[in-house]
Amino acid sequence: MQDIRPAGTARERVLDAALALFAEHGVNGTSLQMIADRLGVTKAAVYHQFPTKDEIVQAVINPALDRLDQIADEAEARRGRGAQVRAVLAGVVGLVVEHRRLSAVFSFDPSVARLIRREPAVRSVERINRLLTGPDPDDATRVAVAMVSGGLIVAGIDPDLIRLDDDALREHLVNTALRTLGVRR
Amino acid sequence: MQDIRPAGTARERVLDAALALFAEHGVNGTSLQMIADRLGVTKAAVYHQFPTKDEIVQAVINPALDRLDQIADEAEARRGRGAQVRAVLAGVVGLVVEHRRLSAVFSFDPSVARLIRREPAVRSVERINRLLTGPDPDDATRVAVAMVSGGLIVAGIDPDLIRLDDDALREHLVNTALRTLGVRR
DNA sequence: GTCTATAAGAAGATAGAC
DNA sequence: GTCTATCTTCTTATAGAC
Repeated sequence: MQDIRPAGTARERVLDAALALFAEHGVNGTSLQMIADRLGVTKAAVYHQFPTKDEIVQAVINPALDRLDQIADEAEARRGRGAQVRAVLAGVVGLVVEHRRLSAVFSFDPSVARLIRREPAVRSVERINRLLTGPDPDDATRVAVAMVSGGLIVAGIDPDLIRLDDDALREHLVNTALRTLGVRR
Repeated sequence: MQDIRPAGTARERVLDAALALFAEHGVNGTSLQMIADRLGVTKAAVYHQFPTKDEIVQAVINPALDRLDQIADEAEARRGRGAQVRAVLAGVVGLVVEHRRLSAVFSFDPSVARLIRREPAVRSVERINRLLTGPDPDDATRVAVAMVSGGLIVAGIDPDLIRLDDDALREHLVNTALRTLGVRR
């Protein structure tokens, strides 16, 4: 996840390099050669860690998907819609801020979308969405939730916001999201 | 912009096919072969209309960028921040709803971003942003505007929202954006 | 875990006929 | 405006040595 060659197993180094390159060039714009070059090894060395490029993509996005499930688990354990919404927002904002410029370009990547469409991955996203809308939401609520989800993901890459430190960005994002959703702070 | 082979000049047919494919597969995931296949012609026929793939991308996004400038022009002609914000939102929401599922995947495409980074294209986006934040905005405002911009773009592809008709979606988006920005309706 | 070497195909792009 | 044919480069992926 960092720019300078990080320590860790060879597998982890591949994932770190891939994540950075995917975020900048997109999955389709990132070749195995680029990943290998960034690590100072050959393509074959990368293929030793992962049988296909798709499996690299999968391994890169899996931790984020797992986090979404954890967030949903914790939120569902809360009592009351306000508390659940707050728990989801805290979790998602934490995830987004942690990744900053990575999340947005990546979230809308067609190749990532392709992998997420099948699998329980969709379920994780739907759970989060459902926790924010509540049961049987009206159209205005659906729109507000969609804007919050999208807005949070995109906020990390906004050039106007990169100078904000993580704590400040987290607080503003949560407050703005609550206002958008019409939940009292 | 439609799925069935549209009429028009050969150039327009190329742009229509390219837009649809770019939105689904991303720019990098769309080859000239795919564009040609969709039109039932060869790659060479496509190259007769555009010297490079980049110029196709450019031609596809230019109308949207022009619209942003028009929107900024009209908004700047208004008196008072509330009126300017409302004018920008009406314009941007109109643009987004008009394109629906196209805008989001496309807006965050690394190849599109590369083309937009240079050129007066950045200026158009910055003008819109500036009209929404107002002069010398605080951090909370910057975050709110970033979330609105991102949220609006993403809203078009949300599966929860596709069944909404254009009029309803437009109204909800404007209202939600105004609430997020803390502007009275 | 990493290497060299290579296959097999698709990419962007060009030349020139019709 | 569209075609066939071709070039070059890059792609994912494999085989097998160290």
